[in-house]
This record gives sequence, C-alpha cells and structure tokens, in this order.
Amino acid sequence: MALSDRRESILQIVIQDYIETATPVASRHVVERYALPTSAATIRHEMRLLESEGYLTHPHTSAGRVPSNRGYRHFVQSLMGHAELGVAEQATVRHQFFQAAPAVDEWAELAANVLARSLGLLAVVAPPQPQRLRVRQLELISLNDLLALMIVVVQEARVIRQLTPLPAPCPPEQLDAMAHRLNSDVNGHDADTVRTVPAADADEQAVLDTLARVLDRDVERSGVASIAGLGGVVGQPEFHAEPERSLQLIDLVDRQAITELVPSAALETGGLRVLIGEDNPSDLLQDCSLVVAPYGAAYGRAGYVAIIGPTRMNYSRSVAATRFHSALLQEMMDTVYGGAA
Amino acid sequence: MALSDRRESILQIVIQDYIETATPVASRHVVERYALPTSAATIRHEMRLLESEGYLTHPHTSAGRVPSNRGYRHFVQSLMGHAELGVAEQATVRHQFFQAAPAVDEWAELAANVLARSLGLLAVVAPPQPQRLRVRQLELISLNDLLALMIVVVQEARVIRQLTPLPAPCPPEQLDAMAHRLNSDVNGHDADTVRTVPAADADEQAVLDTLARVLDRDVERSGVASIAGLGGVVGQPEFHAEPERSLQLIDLVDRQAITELVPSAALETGGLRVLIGEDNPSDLLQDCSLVVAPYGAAYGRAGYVAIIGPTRMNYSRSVAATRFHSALLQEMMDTVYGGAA
DNA sequence: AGTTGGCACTCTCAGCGGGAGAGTGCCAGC
DNA sequence: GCTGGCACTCTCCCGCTGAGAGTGCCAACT
Repeated sequence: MALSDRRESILQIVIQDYIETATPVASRHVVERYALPTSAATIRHEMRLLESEGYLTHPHTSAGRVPSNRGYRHFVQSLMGHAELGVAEQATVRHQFFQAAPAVDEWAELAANVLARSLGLLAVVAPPQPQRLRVRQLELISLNDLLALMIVVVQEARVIRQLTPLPAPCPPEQLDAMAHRLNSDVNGHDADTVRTVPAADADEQAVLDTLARVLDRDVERSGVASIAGLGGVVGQPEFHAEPERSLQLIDLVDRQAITELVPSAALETGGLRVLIGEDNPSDLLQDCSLVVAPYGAAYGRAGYVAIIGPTRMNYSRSVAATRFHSALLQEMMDTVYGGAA
Repeated sequence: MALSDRRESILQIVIQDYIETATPVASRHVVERYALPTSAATIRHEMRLLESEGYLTHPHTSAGRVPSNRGYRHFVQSLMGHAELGVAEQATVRHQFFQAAPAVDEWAELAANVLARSLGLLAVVAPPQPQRLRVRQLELISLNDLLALMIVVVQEARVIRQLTPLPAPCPPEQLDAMAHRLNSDVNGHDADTVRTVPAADADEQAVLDTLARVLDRDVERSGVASIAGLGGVVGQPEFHAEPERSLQLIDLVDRQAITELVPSAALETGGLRVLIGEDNPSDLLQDCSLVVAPYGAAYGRAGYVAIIGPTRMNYSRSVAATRFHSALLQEMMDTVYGGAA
C-alpha cells in the first residue's frame, strides 16, 4: 500500500533521527527539531498509523518510536535516494590504493580498514578466489642437502613459498639444474597438469608432488577475507546493552567465522544487496544488517565487500561506500590483472 | 622476608584456586577442597598474615582472599616451578608448523592462533624485523606499455610485489631484457646500494627507484605482528564485569595498537619475562599480565611471542607455551634461513 | 475531515531499605 | 599454637516507590 507524502516524510525523519541518536524518537522531539508545521498530536496520530502498517515499533508504552525492519527496508528502497561518496573522499581512497602493493589480498586488507574507519562498522572484504592457479615460475633454494625452499610465482599474481624435503641428497648446483629443467615443464600449468609431468628421479618427484599440493592448497588460501572495525561495531549502543551479543560477534571475528555468514546467495545476483535483520541467513546476525557487493567475478569465484552493523546503521553512507569500494577493487583488478586473466 | 613453609603452600593454594575459579577463595573452602589437617580458623589466621605482608587482598570484609600482584609475582618466581608443554602437544604443534608455508609472518600467524586457542588468552606474535632487505631476484611483468608489475624475492625470504609506472613506453620483450640486465646489478644488494646502480634510461631509473623504495618500505612492513584470541580474553570474567575495559582492549586489537604495548624493554633482556599488573608500562594493561619471550634476534630486531590476559591467568601454562613457541620459531628460522643470515 | 490541546494512563528507571547469606576477625579455652 | 564459637560487616537480591517521559484518546475547533 502506498503511503501519503506526509507519512513518508515522517517515516524518513524518524528513521534518520533514530540512526543518528540511537534513542526512540518522540512525537514532540520530531516537531521541535524539524520545525514541522503541525502539532505533536498529529505526528502521534501518523506514527500510530505507520506502526499499524508495520513500519515502526514501540519498545514499550511510554517510549518513542523505533523503526521496524520493514521500516528500514522501505527506507533503503524508496526513501534514501542514491548517495555517492564525496569527491574528496574518493580521491583520498584512490590514492591510498595506488600507493599500496598490488596484491589482491592487500587491497582487501586496505579496503576493510578504510571502510571500517570511515563507517565505524565491521567491514569484511574477500578477494576473488581463482578456480585454479597456474605456475608462472618455479624457484628452488637449497637449505641443506635434504631440504629445499620452493618459491612459486603463479600467473594469478600470488607467490607461494613451501619447504620441500628431498628424499635423496641433492647439492645446490644440482637443485638449480632441476629447477631450470622443471620450469619449462610446468610453466603455465595448473595442479592437475603438474601431476602428469614425468619425473626424472625421486627428488624431482618430491618437488612435483609438493608443487601440485601447494597449488591446490593456495586456491583455498587465496579466498581468505580481511576483517576490520570490530572496535567500532561493538562500541555501538545496541551492543553495549547486551554483552553476550558482543561476545558472540567478537568470537565470530576472532575465529574468522563471519566470512561464512556473508551469504553466497547474496553474491549470485551480481549487484549490491542490503540484508536487514531477519533477511539475514544466520541467527547470529539477527539484529544486524549486511550490505554486500561482489566484484572480480571474472577472476574466479567472486570476491566481495561487505559491511556489517546494527540494523540502525547509516544505510546511505554504507551503501555508497560499499558500492565505491567494490567498483574500485574491480577497476584495480582489471588494470593490473586484466591482461593476464 | 621469608615465608614459612605452611604459609607458602597456603599462598600457592589460594592462587591456584583463584586462577581456576575466578572467585575470592574462603578459608573454609580451602580446608574442605584441599583436605588440610587444620581448621578454617587457622587458615584464616595465616591468610591474615599473608595479607599484612602484601601477598593477598580482600575485595571487602566478608569476601574470601584474592591474590595481589605481589602474590602473583611471588608465585611466578618461587612457587610455580618449571612447567613444560606435554610431549603430545609439542609434537602436534611442531607438525602444524612444518606443514605450513615457510614464511616468518605465516609462522607468526600460526603461532598466535595456536597459542590463543590453547590458552584462551590474547596472543601476539611478531616476526623479527630485518635491518635491511637484500634483493635475491627481480622480475618484471608487463601489464601494458606504461605499467609493469615488479616482483622482488629478497634474501630474507619475503616476496614483494609493486606496481611501477614506466615513463617511456616499453614493450614486453624489452622489459624482460631490462629485468635480465638489472638482475646481475642488484643481486645481493640492499636499498642503499640499489640507489647507486646507474640506469641506462628513464624506464630503468623508474624501476630502480621503485625497487629502492619498496625495499625500505617492506622493512617496516615485515615487523607486523599477528594477533589472535580476542574472543577468549574478553570472555574472561574480569572483563565481563567492566565493559569499558573490554572495549578499550578490543579497540587496541582492532587498530593493531597492542603491538606497541609489548615493551621493547622486556625484549632487551633476551629471555622470557612476566610482567604483572603495574609492571606493565601502559595504563591500558593495568589489570593485565604479559608473558613475553623474544626470538630470532640474529635476523634483525628481535621478534617476540607474547601472551596477554588478566592477572589471574594460568602462569604455568602461559609461560610453558610461550617458552616453547619462541624456541620453536627460533629453531625454524635457523633451519630455514640460518644459512642465508 | 483533518488538526489540536488536554489529560489520564502506562511503563521505565533510579534510588532506597531490609533481609538473607557469606566470611571474616577476634576471643577464650584447650 | 590450634580450634570452636560468635558478633560484625559487607554484598547481593528483592520489592517498593516516586519522578519522568510519552503515548492514546477524546472532545472541541477550523
């Protein structure tokens, strides 16, 4: 059902006020602060109707109004408009990114930090996860006759290091020769192909085995997300009241488990999504909202930029920042790895 | 002053009981639980004397005894004995480490996680920070004619990636040739020496400049510590009571600022140290204890393994685990990088 | 029909007081 | 030097109360 213009603007005022103050907003407060040309009684009447339609709630009889999840949802869809980050802020962030080392996971780390700081909420940024890694260059460094350090540069711009035990003693020069020989055999190949390369001796076999194993292992590892802003989010008043809630969240972050709560469903749609309260798949985020946007789908399983906070978060800023960062990460990946993909 | 044997054993019982239960320990509780051959009144008398000597305190008149910082200090120095990790646990941890990628910072990450999990406290592990980085191999990958990706493998077993803009257009084959040419010039050199290498053209100059810059920058970056176990430590009862305290700590962790609170003074002595309560240099850790052990001093500024928790932590386990992990990290560095240092 | 002032009603929150419980401190006797 | 007994003190929990904040509704007004 459609809301009258006045009712919509009252809803908007209530939500924005509540987002700002975190206290239930009273009718009198609304007319005074926003200098409305009506009396408190009228606002009260409208609020009552908004409540009966499910947009607002009431913690208890003698408290002001609080937006319901439905209210937030309407706000996000129709009321909030399309905010963008300020040009100055955009420029600052861009600058930081181009200064950083050009590794997707370091970008993710940086993005999480910047987002967390600027929004005061929890930010989770995961790099895209390639389906497979292909060897670009293999180097073997002799530590002693029975132990070598393997360094693999892969086309997907990661570098992997791994210790390899050598079954038969192998002096440095021999190891160099082996690396040189193997390089042409494995160049451009992924784990499965590496497994089909024939080995000249036991040491070569050991090296090839290790190589195939780390190529598989690092596919997993490259999807690891960066998390920042825990301090900001547990400092929010909603967590202040309920310590168990904060503990759950802290534990989730500490164990890196929030990563699994960013629903893959949200990523399949391909665009930015806002999940409010019970939209959220996990019970642990029941009173929280999630803003998430994917990026880099061309480089494997898509990465994402996500913001998690209380349902009373600043959606406008969160959405703008999330959109900007996901686009920026996409752009940077295209610039740096676009040719190689 | 020396304590009588009985008084010492009572002190030990009180401390161990308090560490376990986190509740003030009463005289009657002591005689019952530990089946002492004396009456509660006697214990009470002894406790009173221990209190007058400063080893115990009293939250209020009708509460049991709680160890004072002095009490903990005495416990750590004289009462606790020399605990070691169980052989099975040692073997498990060792195994995990040799499975992992052989990069100091990943070891640090792993150590922090293992420690945090096994102790339920906050663990901070910093890798040693080399004074300078020396180039082992330089690779340049052409992204487009004006942008290259530089990959530098340094002798200190780190790999650095950085974008480099090229002032003059440079096709891929030309870039490969440049990398090949430069490799012999920079091999084994640090930032300062790289700056003295003459450049053949503007592009080479740009590459060399970038190289010198990232060598300097990554010296900083390589000292970054890993932190784990926040969930465990704020779940401790002492934090439950005071939410502001937890918030401060969470914020410290979130901003990576605890790293600066592990006092460098504690590292200069060269061995394991236990700092209890006001021993601690920072006000923010006033009610906390810190167990810290350095390692890898041969590889630059020493790294460290640190445990942070409430003063009521299990010192015996913490010290044993810290000692074991610092020794293990030392050993692993010697095995893997010992030759190169 | 929409708006407004007024007023009763409801619910929270902070502060107060008292009773139960836990432990100590001390004393007198062994 | 040890012990049982007992008074004393302090916390914690419970229920109560009064103030304050806001609403809901009604009757009157435009």
